[in-house]
Amino acid sequence: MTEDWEARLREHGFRITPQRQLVLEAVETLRHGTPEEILVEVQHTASGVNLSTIYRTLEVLEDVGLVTHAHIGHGPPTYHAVDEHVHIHLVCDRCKKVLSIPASVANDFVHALQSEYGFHTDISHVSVHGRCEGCAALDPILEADDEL
Amino acid sequence: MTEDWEARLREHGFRITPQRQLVLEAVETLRHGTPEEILVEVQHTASGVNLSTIYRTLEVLEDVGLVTHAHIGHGPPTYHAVDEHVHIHLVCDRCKKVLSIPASVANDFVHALQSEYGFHTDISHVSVHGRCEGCAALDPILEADDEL
DNA sequence: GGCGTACCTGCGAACGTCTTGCAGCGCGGG
DNA sequence: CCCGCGCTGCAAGACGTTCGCAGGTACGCC
Repeated sequence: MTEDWEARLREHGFRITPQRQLVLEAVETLRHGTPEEILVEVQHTASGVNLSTIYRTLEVLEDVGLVTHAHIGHGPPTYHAVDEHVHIHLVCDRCKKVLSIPASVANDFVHALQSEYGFHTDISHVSVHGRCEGCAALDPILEADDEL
Repeated sequence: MTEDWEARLREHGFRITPQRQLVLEAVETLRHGTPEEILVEVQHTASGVNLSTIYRTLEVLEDVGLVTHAHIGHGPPTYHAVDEHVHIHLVCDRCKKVLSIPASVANDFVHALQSEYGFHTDISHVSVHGRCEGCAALDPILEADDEL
């Protein structure tokens, strides 16, 4: 089960390449990584790797279920390895801090969406915007949200 | 109450301009509008208006609390008038359909975030990703391999 | 009602992120 | 070991958004 990722790729008809291994390792090392950050991490080992390869590789890895991505505000998406704890990002629109919380908090919400609307929620893809504890106290909940 | 928007702008030290009126009207007409769509709508009346003006105007209108925006997936944000019903977007990652549902479904979730994490959620900013009823049946969800 | 100025707008260029076309390299089935 | 197709690097380009600047205009003040 150590080289599970190789099997996973092969099952879906993809080849095993150094780039794919490096990108997967980079995602596991950086536990939240944007494509740009993943590129930098990969280039520590192999400096010739190109950004477009990162994008194409992440797409493949996501396709076979080895990584997922989530959108945190306006910036680029962040990628996670799937064996990470499933979590939700709470994004403070004022101080920009991101808090990761267990997805279980949303269980009832997810079930409600399923039973009332037939909607199957990928809860980890959600990022929830608002004000963190400190910022809510400083600056009452105006809907003023800046960009991340 | 009819010209409330003028007062709203003035209170915050902004001027009343035709562009600002037109953008606000466009947002109210299109109930979900991207900057590009708003531009097209505005240009039906005033063809000379520029995209950068749309962006700057939306920023102003958001600042004074006349419009809000939400992020629906990878594309550009969509803007709403604030007197719209507060709603949540359910985005199907497969067929790309967007379903708007009342925000009240998330009440318990929002309260849980507040009591457990002190987080004040701007629920309308959230878009929830997953599979709609039809797509979930056709193509069982991919992200949920298993948990850790 | 006219004046002046700070605010606002149009325009074009630039920016950051991501995608695509293409030529050549290398993984892996025979 | 060899050949074919998948994969990669590169560069150009698409897309959404921002910025600098010069000229236009709302509106406070006579």
